[in-house]
Parts: sequence; structure tokens; C-alpha cells
Amino acid sequence: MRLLIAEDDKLHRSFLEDVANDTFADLAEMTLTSDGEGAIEAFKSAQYDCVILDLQMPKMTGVEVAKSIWARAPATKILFWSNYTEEAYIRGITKIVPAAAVYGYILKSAPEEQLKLALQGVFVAEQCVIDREVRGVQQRAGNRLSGLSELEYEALVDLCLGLTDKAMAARRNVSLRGAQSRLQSLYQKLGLEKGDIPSSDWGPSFNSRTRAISIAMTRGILNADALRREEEMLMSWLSAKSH
Amino acid sequence: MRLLIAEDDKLHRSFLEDVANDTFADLAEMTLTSDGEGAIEAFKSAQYDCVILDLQMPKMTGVEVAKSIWARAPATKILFWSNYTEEAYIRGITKIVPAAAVYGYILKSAPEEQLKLALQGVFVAEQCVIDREVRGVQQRAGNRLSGLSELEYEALVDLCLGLTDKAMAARRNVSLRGAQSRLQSLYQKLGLEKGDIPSSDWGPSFNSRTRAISIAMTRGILNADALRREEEMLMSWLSAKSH
DNA sequence: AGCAGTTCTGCGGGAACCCGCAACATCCCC
DNA sequence: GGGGATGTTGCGGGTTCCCGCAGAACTGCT
Repeated sequence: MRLLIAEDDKLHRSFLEDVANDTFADLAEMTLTSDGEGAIEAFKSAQYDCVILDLQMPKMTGVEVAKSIWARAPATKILFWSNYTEEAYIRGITKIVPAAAVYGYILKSAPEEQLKLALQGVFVAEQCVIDREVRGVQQRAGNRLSGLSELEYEALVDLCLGLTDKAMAARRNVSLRGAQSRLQSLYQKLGLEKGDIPSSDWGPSFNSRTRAISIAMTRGILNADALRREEEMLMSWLSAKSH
Repeated sequence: MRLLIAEDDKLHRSFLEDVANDTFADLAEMTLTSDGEGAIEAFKSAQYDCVILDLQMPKMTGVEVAKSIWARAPATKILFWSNYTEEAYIRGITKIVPAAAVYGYILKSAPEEQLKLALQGVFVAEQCVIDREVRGVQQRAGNRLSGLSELEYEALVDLCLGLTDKAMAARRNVSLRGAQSRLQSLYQKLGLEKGDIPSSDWGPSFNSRTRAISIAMTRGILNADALRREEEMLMSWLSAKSH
């Protein structure tokens, strides 16, 4: 077994190293990296069949690293090992996981025992091991009623970036009304009914536009990290637009 | 010396324990807790002169814990030990630190050597030890030109919570135009000039209201955690308003 | 007192936004 | 081919927002 580990926190990294050494007797090689670029480079120079990834690393998300790895070798088994159950990451993962790929998702707060089980399950037994809590979020996100569709998610991103309706329309190639329509269904999904707050005396307390952002951020549908990445994508689109 | 440590990540916690044991020979007592409530309770039942706090813990921020501790015993020496340099936390700290209090702020990413130095500096030599990076943010926040005034910060909070102008006016006890005026100066401070994006052909690309939120979040002036706390304060104000 | 700096206020107009209504266009499934 | 679900588009009007102008209040400093 050849194992690659990417984790920026040095304590967590050496912890993973210890547990891996403890769990597997047949480790042909183990490589440790502290960021996404390092992981991708390491994977290019030598093939690994098992990978442990921290989501939330400087510069590059674990999700992006996984995407690059799976693009090169779809059979690679990946265990995601993260701090929180941010919906932003979970959505990203379920979007890039290949058809029959083996992967796992476990939280850092879980006891060591569970981590060992996950390592065994994903890397040896080749089964998907998803933490209960994560599973819950994943299911909600996939649910047609409570989760956001791809289009609604796009609208949310544009909204959080601070675009106007007109700009959204231009970016997504729809009419102005089309963009507004997407916003409307987004508001509905996020639960922005008029009677949210029991009818205050000084009129409507919430501005749908900004309230939607507030809800998205507190629920973790989008986080500051994802926002920074989306900002970059917006900028590159902007410069491409002006040929 | 009597030392209290609050840190939710168990790896980091035991690391702190080791380093503290390693650094100080005269430890009369050391208590470890994994959340804010535990720390406050521990501090009530037995006096400590030195405290290490993680910001960003579940339910209660290290900032709130520090506030409670300093309210009870202003001479307590506190070392903040955090992941990132979120302006949200730094602003909170500088707001609650008593006149002549001794404290320090060091990042988890710093090498062990620096942590030891900070422990010595704050707890023994009784000097303030602030990480360079943090110091930079702190200074920018205090600067009249680039940093936000208290009023502008309030406006930002209300904005990010999704309130309407009218609701802000009601909450802050100013006229409608007053609230809008605060927003205007906020926009200006955040750098929302009209020519931000080089004059796109399809009109103004950014909605000031949402763009301001975007900038605040990516810069870390406000984070999801702080937002959730502010949300609670808003709700309690709301229910108080309707007696 | 005088003066600068900051904040609050009303007024008014132009722009942006929210959304109900109604008409299509797809696509899928029975 | 007839529902059904989903997504797009135009129209219209009521609301909210953004902001320039100008005056008033309040601070701290000389």
C-alpha cells in the first residue's frame, strides 16, 4: 500500500502519520505534504493508491486536490478528514466523485478508534465510510425540497459575490427576469417567507437579498473560503468577457 | 503558578499541556477544559493567574471567556492561541482588554519555539506578546482611514444580518436617513467606489449592499461564527422590543 | 468664542429590486 | 400524445435603496 497525506496542521499531520503506521503493517511508502500543490506534485511523481486529505488548506481546497487526483487515477481511494461539516465542501465533493470511486469522510473530532475503522474500511475493505453527521448534511443537500439545485446555488454564489441582477444575467446567459426568477426560487428554498419574523410593527424587517446571504453563511452552505475562490473565478470571467 | 487551558481540539490541547509542563517548573496546578463554559466554571471554583484560550470554540468564543475572566479578575494574564488572524476576533479582544492587562496573541501555525517564548513573555515577564501578523491587522483596524469606526461596524453587522434600512434605524435609534448615512460611510471605507471594476458595458456590476458583505467576509472583518452570535443578539433584541 | 471634524436629519429623484401574472419551451414518464 | 415538473421570458407596479445637497447638532481643541 502506498499512502499520501496532505494536511497543513503539523500536529494533525504527525498524528495521522502515527495512526497510519499503527494501523497498516504493509505500508510500502508514506508521503506527507502540508498543502494542496505539494500533494498534487507528489502524486504526479509517484503513484499512490490511498490518499488522506484535509479540506480547508491554504491556497487549495482538499476538494480541488481530489478532483485533480481522480482525473488522473479514478481508482484512487481517498479519505477526507476535516474539521467541520461545511455544506460548501460536501457539495463540492459529491459533485466531483467519479462513478464507482471509493472514498470516506470523517471528522477530526471523532475518536481515534473511528479514524482507524475508517482507514480500514476505505483503504482495505474498499467501502465508503461517511460520518453520520456528514451523511445528514449530504442527504439534506441532495433532497429536492430542502437542498439547493445547481441553478439556485449559482444564483447564491453570484448574490454573495455582490453582483447586480443585470450582472448575474450577463454571467449566466439569461435574461434579466431569468436571473431574478432564480433569485426568487433561491429565496423560497432558504425559507424567506414574508412572515419569518412575526409581523413587526415597523414593516418588513429583512431585506431578502442580504438576508439570503446571512442564512447561507450561518448554515455553512457557503463559507469565506469558498467565497474567495468564487471571487477569483468571477474575476477571470470578467477579464475574459472584455476580451 | 496556576494555569488554566481551554482548547477544543484534543491534539492541540495535549500539545499545550506538554509544552507548558516543559516550560514551567513551578506549576502549582494546571487545568484543561475543552470549551468556554468549562473554562469559566473552572475559573470560578479556583483562582488562576494564567490562562491560555483558543478563540473559536463551540458555543462560546475565547473572547467571551476572556471578558468574563477579566471582569472577575482583571490582573489575569491571558494568552490567546488561535488558528487565523480573523479581524472579527481581534476587534473583539481590543474592545474588552482592561487598561493595564497583560495578554498575548499567537498563531497555531507558529513554531513551538515561539510558543514557548510567548508563554515566558506573557506569564513570567508580564509583557504583551503579539504575533507580527496579528499586530498588522490590529493596527489597520485601529487606523482611522482604513479601519471601521464603531458605528460603521454596527452598520456592517446589521447589514450582514440582512436587516432593512428601516430596521437598522429602529435598532440603533436613528432616523431612516441616519441609518443610510452610516451605510454610505461604510461603503466608502470598504472601498466601494463606482469605478471599482473598469467600467463594464452592462452597467454597474456590483450591488453596494451585497458587495459590502462580500468584502467584509473575504477580508475576515466578520466571519460566520461572529455572524451567528450577532444573530442571537438580534433575536433577543427583537423579542425585547415586542415586550 | 471660534473652528474643524464627525454624525444626524429631511428632501427628492433616479436606479435597482421584488414579485404576481401569464405565456412558452423542455424534458420525462406513464 | 397528454399530464407534470422545471426553467425562462416579458410586463407592470409597488417598494426599497443609493446618494447629492444642505442645514443642524455635538464633539474636542486652540
